Amino acid sequence: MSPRPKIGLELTYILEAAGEIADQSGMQEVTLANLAKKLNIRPPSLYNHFDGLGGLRKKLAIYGIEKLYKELADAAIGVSGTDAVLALSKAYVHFARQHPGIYEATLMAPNPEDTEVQQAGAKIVDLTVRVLQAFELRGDQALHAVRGLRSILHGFSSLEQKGGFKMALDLDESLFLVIRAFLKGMTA
Amino acid sequence: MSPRPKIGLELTYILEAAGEIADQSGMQEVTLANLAKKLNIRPPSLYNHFDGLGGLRKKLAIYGIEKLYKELADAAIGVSGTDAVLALSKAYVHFARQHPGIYEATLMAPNPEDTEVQQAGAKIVDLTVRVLQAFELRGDQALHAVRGLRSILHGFSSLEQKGGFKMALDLDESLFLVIRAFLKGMTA
DNA sequence: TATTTTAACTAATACTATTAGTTTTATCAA
DNA sequence: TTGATAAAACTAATAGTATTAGTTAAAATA
Repeated sequence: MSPRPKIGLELTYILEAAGEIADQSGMQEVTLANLAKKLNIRPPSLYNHFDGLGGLRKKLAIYGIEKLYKELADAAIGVSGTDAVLALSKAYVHFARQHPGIYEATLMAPNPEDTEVQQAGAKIVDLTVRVLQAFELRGDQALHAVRGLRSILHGFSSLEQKGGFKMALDLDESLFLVIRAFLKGMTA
Repeated sequence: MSPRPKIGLELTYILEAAGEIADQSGMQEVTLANLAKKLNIRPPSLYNHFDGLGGLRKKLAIYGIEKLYKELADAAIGVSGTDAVLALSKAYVHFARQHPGIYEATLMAPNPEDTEVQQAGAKIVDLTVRVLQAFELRGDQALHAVRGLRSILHGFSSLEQKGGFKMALDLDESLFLVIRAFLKGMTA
């Protein structure tokens, strides 16, 4: 049914290699030429594994979203209420710091409306919903709150990554204070 | 001292053309080839106006940041307190909606640490500081608050642009509710 | 009027993704 | 064991990209 490959490149292995390039040099260096070089194959061979550069970006986005989800879900184990939100937030920004390129890839899918990409992202939204459920927000309040939390986390990570925070002021302290204020304001 | 150009391409005119391409087709379509075609010149001629694609991206980032600043500053005229923050927020997300490509360009400078880019961004930070001053936050609280507000605005705009908000729930309502909650939580 | 400077140009190079067609090799079925 | 199949590599070629070098035309200045 399925013959064994000559070299045997697993898709996951390829995506890990692409992720390393992204983290080390940024997404603009994730080219088919650079990826092929890292894998010791020729660029056209990559078309056997995904549909060109666009296909790679899509698969890498999903790979990154799922990797982020795992860390978020793990951070949310055994905690609840404000502690859970803070743990989730900490895990989020830490992921963006440790994997700047993969985090970048997360946002670089050719079509963010793509079903597979949406499904991967939906898991993170669901996780956020669950973590916020302890606050017993009424009606649409819960949905607005999810949008707010996601905005803070993504905005904070993105600005931090782009060097937007110049003040000599502890970053995690800012994040925690902002998250606490947001939760207090939403529930009060 | 300065002879008149043959065609007379002003840098601002070039950046406006680049901005139109960005808004209509996205930043990935802002290539020297496409820009030259729109201006009816040959790609190498563009090197007389900026230092290659990287130089264009930098100048377009500054152009976009200044354009955004003008709209924010205008929105903050004649209002104070919560109203001022809401007006600023509304102007911010509206800019990102009306000029998705230019907003994207704002974040795509080759080196965000570049002095000129930083200076342009500093004006927006200063504006945010001033708008938040009415809340009389103590010490570092004010600085943390600026980071929080910027994170919400950028995160919200970025997620909205990437199609991250799928629920049938009014977007501006979300934004205003989140901003109000944040302000309440920071000042309470 | 002569000089200088700006900003266009052409031609060439190196890199990119991509397609077409080929070859190697492992697996499966007879 | 052998023959067919299918995966996944390959080479060669093409089109599009940024970029550099060197040239030319025209406008402004002295």
